Amino acid sequence: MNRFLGHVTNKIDAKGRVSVPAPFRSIIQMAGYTELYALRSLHLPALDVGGPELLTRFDKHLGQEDPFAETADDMSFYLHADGGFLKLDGDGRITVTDFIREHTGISADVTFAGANTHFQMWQPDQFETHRARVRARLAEQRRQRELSAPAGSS
Amino acid sequence: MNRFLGHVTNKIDAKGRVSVPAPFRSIIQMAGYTELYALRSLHLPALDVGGPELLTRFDKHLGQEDPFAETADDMSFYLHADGGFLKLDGDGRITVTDFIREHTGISADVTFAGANTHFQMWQPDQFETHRARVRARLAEQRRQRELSAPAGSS
DNA sequence: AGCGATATCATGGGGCACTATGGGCGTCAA
DNA sequence: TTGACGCCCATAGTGCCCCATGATATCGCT
Repeated sequence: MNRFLGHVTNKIDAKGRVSVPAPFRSIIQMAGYTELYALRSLHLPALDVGGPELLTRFDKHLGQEDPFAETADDMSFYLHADGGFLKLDGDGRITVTDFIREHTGISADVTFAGANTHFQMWQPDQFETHRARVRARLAEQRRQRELSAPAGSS
Repeated sequence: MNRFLGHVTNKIDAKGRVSVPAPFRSIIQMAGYTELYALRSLHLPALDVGGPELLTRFDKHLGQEDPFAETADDMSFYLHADGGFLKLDGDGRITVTDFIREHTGISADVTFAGANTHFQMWQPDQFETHRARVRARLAEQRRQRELSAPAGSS
């Protein structure tokens, strides 16, 4: 398995550390990384986390934009100033810094959620709320589609 | 890790010194520099700081931006006249000169922000303002893109 | 199939090293 | 002398490395 899948909630210990779920870790380690790149999601109170190549991927994307447009500057600032590395300790844990807490509202527990090529870190309640909202949206969309199409599908 | 990434805010002490974040320092040392070149950012109340090669890079960059030789000369003048060196002391600190304070509004604290190949120095509030504005702009752009494309989100 | 041995994982905690910060003191120049 | 600046040391807090524990899953042998 080489994709980030499913979600788990882990505790933050007294020293402010939290274990990255083993399945997620193994994906990272398989690629040979000991560091994680984390980015504060634009539209969600969550962090997008992946191997350092996640940053490279974004960077490449940036390179395709017009380097003199304001957007390119914004993107660069966002990627580099509003992102950071998370170091995995020997036991596969990361320390939950203020950088993480501020954006996510995380305090005592962390929900790790798979997102295919990377994963996300959430405050558990926020995650649950978001999950419910996404389900509702998808159901609504499905309903819309059924209204505009003749019944009898699937 | 060989890129400037993330942001930290450090205090200026009674003698007007401030610690350059250790991760940033290690990148600089790895490149073999003991001096930093600081440049007043054109569009932002911030300083762009990096090794001496930063000057060359900016020079080239700005030269390409505008075909008019006159502008290129202006840029070159600007780079050399409005830039300065920052010396790292034995403990990895730099003294915050008026050259820095005037352009940035820095007085008691400094926010160091990574920018991939170099880093920036900001007055904390200004940094936060800029960060929020950039996020807003990018979020708006993303929203625009979604309007013209089929739905589907993470 | 039963059941103990083994591995894996999340969590806890000790302790050292490093970092940010504070401050002393000598030097050099105005 | 006074003040700016270099170099040095002190210290509190944090981060990081290492090992311990218990719970759960896996394996292997009878």
